[in-house]
Amino acid sequence: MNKRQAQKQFTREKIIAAAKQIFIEKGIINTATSQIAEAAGIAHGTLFLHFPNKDSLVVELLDAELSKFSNNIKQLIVETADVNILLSQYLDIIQAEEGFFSSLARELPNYKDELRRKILFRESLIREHFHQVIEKGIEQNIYAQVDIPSALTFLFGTINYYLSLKTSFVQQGSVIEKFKPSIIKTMKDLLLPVQ
Amino acid sequence: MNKRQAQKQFTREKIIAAAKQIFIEKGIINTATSQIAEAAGIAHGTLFLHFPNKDSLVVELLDAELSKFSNNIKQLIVETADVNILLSQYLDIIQAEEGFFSSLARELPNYKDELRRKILFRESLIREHFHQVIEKGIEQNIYAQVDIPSALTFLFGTINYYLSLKTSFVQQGSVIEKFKPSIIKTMKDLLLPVQ
DNA sequence: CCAATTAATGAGTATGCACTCACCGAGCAA
DNA sequence: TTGCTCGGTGAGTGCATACTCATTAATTGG
Repeated sequence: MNKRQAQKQFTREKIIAAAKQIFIEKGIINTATSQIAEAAGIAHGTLFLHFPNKDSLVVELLDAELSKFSNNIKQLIVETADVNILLSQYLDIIQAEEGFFSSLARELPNYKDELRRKILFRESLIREHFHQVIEKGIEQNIYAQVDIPSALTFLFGTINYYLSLKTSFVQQGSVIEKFKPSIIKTMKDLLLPVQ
Repeated sequence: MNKRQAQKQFTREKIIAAAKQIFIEKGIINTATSQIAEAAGIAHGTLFLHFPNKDSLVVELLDAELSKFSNNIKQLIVETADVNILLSQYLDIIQAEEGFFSSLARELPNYKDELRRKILFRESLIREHFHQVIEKGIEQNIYAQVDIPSALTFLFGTINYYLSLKTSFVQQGSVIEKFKPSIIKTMKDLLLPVQ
């Protein structure tokens, strides 16, 4: 890679980093492209050499975040046998990525149709992971009592609702929760399709 | 009231009715004042004879809705002794007013500070009613298992979270839920102050 | 070393929006 | 009837913002 290409890549990364931070702080709708450019230390016009429009910057950022996120989860699922530990660590990972995702989820209903559709399609990726975690839980027939981080209530509204449909019982002094059998089918149906 | 005054009042009501409907359909942020005027069948400029700006139209509409809502709840609390019935009917009333409130709640994080502050201040009205319902529940020491309508998850995010911290037990064949005692104080603290 | 390439610049354009104001005409008081 | 009042009108203004493009300057290949 020659000097020009390296410089171009560097600029692109500055834009993405700046965009992510400002989007988390102020939301996407309330962030002007000129502000992103300023924060990245480049001219306003430069931003549009790297991204054809604001929406594509959002989508690209989302894809990058999802890719990191997805790799972490995949590894976790392969490595962790115990569902209690798996679910707990799974939620830790979600929480770590919380900022940008929840900023997206918060504003999602206000986006134009086109952008909203793109984001919702990608949300199904997250559902798929969650489904794998549930699969393991069903095999082992037990779930630990875990709070879905409240910031994810919106993104995972449906999941959260179904998580509340648990039966609970006490085992060795601590409360253990188990999904009602009738719920499991519905939950899987809900998590998988969409696209 | 002479013909002129009557006409003015009529126009004002047309604006409010049109605004409410469009806000519910498309959200407040994505509705232009010119669209409200068009839906109300008046000139764009006329809207600003009745309301100094868009925000004040939103706030006025919110106050009107809250006032209706609040009167209904007050009456319900006075008339209904049984908490199970009270809570259930309380949620029915909320659900009936759901459209405009949830459109507000959905967009709230994206509003400018000034408008957001005004709306949050008014949300405390709703909290106060909810607190009275909880008070009655604490006296009677029992809550029916009730789903907070999912559309209200956002507006009542905190409340919803605390509602999940219940102990449950089976009585006469049906599940009865009771708040954990340690939660009740926290919940009361959370619901009352804010302003 | 020179000409071609290309990343970067930032003033400029197009658009959409909240809000204004000079003007109009129906209703009212005399 | 007459002149005034005032609600209504809609083209116009100012502003914010996404996006463009003629120009500049650094880098490259020959």
